[in-house]
Amino acid sequence: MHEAALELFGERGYARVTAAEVAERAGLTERTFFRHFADKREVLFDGNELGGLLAAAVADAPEGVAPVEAVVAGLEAVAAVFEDRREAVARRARVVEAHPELRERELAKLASWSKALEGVLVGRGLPEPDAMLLAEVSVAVFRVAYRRWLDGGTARELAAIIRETLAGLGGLFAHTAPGPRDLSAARAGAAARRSDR
Amino acid sequence: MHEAALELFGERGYARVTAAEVAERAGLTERTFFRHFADKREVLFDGNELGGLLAAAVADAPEGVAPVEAVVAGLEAVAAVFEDRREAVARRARVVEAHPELRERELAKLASWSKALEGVLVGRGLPEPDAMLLAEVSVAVFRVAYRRWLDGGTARELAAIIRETLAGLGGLFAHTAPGPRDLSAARAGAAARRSDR
DNA sequence: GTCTATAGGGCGATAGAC
DNA sequence: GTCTATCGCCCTATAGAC
Repeated sequence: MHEAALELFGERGYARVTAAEVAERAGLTERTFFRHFADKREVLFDGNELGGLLAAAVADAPEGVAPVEAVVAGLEAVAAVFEDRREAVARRARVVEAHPELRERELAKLASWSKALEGVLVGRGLPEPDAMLLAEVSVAVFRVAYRRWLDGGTARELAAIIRETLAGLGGLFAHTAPGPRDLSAARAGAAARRSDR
Repeated sequence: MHEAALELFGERGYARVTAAEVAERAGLTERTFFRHFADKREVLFDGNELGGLLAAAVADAPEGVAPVEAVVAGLEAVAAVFEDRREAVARRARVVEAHPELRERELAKLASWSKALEGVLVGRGLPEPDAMLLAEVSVAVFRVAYRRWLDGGTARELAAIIRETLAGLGGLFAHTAPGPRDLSAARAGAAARRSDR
């Protein structure tokens, strides 16, 4: 039904398509639709294979490997699934982005990647306060890389963009590692604004 | 209606409370409920003041300040709103976390923070590929800090936790900045797993 | 497969604030 | 007069229960 839903949502818009119509185009009944999918949105987000793939690939990374690098291996495993289906992925992405309800669900899926990733990282021995941080940030990096990959007219490799994005992160946050700086001026500005409402 | 919704969702669970009941407890009708809120979930996420506050505070940071530090000032402005209402915030957070529909909406709100932040960063002169990255990662950092703040039994300052989390980020990703490493072993593992399904 | 409650939109009426 | 908040009634589709 995935394909039927994509077509109909693309043509008429998510809200103007009923679950029954999607089912019908796929030669099924409305009842069957809701048997397969918990709700209408799920047609385009069937299950969470990618989250599972991500977690599995990270778990599979060799023992010695640093957490970040295990994560990169995981993201690359996910990237590999997208790589050869660029047009189909882009088409689906366009439909999702055009509809808030679907964007919302997409975010929820990404969040579940994070959760799964976090669990695996803890399993690999990364202490918990850091595991969540690495997991959340890694998924954020993936999100950005994914967007760059879709936007880039040329067919650059998603895996390469992921690594590049990650490297850019190091650059952006390089200065902050040492410790807190003098931000009193910035804070004063924010405080001023805060007080006048 | 915010308060009425919080109570009812907390007592009976989101799904077992109708919009009409929430409205009624607030002395209004169902129709009015839907005039105020686009959908039932929105009762707990009224508008997007915090996203606006974040964007405004970042925009207000002095010109010379580095992007990351402007963002920190912004996150601290948001933190200040939470700081003195810890119990109320925690109560709302518990209700949201208990219900997937509400968690989903929360993620959508956070995503809109990202979008707003990205725009402001571009306005501050940060080139676009980096702006989205910084915005997404900053919000991820906030999410993690927020969680730590809520989990921490002691009433540690959210602002401090944010800066600490950010510093931890520098540590986690320190090694990756130089460039891609040899991940062939990890990739081989992932590829093997990929091929057997 | 059938039945039903609820979400949520359309349209229009009313009433107070300015 | 306009603008805005409230409410009434009718409708369809979602999604759960049976």
